[in-house]
Amino acid sequence: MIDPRLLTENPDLLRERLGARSAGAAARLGELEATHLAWKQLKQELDDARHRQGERSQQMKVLRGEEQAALRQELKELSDSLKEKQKLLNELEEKREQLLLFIPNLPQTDVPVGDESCNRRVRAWGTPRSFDFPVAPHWELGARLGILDFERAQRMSGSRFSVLLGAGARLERALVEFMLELHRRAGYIEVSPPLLVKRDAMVGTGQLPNLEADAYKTAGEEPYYLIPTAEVVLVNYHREEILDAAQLPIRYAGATPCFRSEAGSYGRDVRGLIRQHQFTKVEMVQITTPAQSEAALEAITAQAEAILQALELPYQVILLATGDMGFSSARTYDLEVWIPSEDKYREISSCSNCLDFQARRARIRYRAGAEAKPELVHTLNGSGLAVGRTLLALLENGQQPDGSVILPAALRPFLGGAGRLTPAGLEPL
RNA sequence: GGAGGAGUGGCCGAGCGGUCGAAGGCGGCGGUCUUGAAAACCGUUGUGCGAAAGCACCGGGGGUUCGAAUCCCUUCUCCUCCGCCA
Repeated sequence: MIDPRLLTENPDLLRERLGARSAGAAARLGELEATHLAWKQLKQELDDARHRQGERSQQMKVLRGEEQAALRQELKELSDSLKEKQKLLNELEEKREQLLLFIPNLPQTDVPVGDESCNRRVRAWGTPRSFDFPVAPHWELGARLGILDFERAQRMSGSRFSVLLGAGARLERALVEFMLELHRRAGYIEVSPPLLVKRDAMVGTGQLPNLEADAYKTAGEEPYYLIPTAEVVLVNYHREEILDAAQLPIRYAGATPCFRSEAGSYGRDVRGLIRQHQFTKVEMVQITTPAQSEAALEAITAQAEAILQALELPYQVILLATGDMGFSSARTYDLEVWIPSEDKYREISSCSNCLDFQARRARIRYRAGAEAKPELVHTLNGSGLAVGRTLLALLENGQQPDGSVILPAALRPFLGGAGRLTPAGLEPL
């Protein structure tokens, strides 16, 4: 949530920054401003009236007989009008809250303005390998190796599902372990969280109410939501808490399945592992003081890059333009890995600084010192990495003319020393 | 799923329907004393909105009342017992 004080203190800045992101968000501002103003006015009125009520009702316990009856009558009327006003105020507050929840975060000022064509490449690492034989897409490699089964997955679960089998399942497990281990050594605390959360948690990190259509939820009166990313749980873990500045930055890493309905992406990336309803992702989250967050974003990004480098996968770092950023983010770097079969880079990690946007929604604060007032923390998240896409990238980038796949040295300790994937399974090099 | 019990400030814990934002204790902070520390003593110490006056907040929501932490309804969470279960 944006700081509602901006509505009265700096509406021009608000309008300009929201406009940089999308026309729609800026358009909703008018109604929000009007509601906020009406709320403020009524709040003042109600406060004053209540003050009077408090003073007058002190008299009730000293007055007797006629006098008391008269005062009771007077106070009864005051009380009734207060209830009216309170009801109205609640409605205004509710409306303001609803409007605020749909306002996305303000992009930082040095983020390029525009749609995705304005994304800026910050740096690149590694050189895409040149193949002297026709490259196969990962689904063909996977089928030949007997580690990837889309057909049966679709029969039991439908499109956008897959089964990893044998060495494929083991490779996924090794990747998770390899990534978590790297993060653990960098000071991230490993977390194994719930995968089902209450609605409030989804609102807290900004997935809702905006992206309702993309979320899976359980049936029943109070449904659970299936997390679309571990970010939801790693951030909401501290919801409604006041943290100690000495604890910060807090670093968490967790590997979880992620569930996305992918509404609105019909026909895109229908083949292969790129876009699935369920996929495994290792996620990093940092909770920091405002002063720490800028450096923390660079650190999270570097941490995700370290994985790609260790896996010897060529990638580029993209600073997303205002129109391409997620709802809660003020600044996002995407990491894109080289995909030989598509002859281009594809997103494999997204690292965002949400500043105090999520902290305000989830009410996560910290205290700078024993005497200091609580202040909102900053939250950051980054994939490190999307495991399915990593597996896909390893298969394609490591493929050999005979259909086998050479795996990077860094991963071998997690595979019992094996470095080559063949139809027979994992083998030493 | 069934039967009971409990939810009050950072923590523990009191609280008759009327200056209760809430006694007391612990913890924190400041001070006195001390070479220093401990102990003791004194003071101070919640959050939100507001420029301020002030208002709101005793798990959440609703009600009764001139007035609710205190009464009623409802809901959530936790604990105990039974049942079921990986």
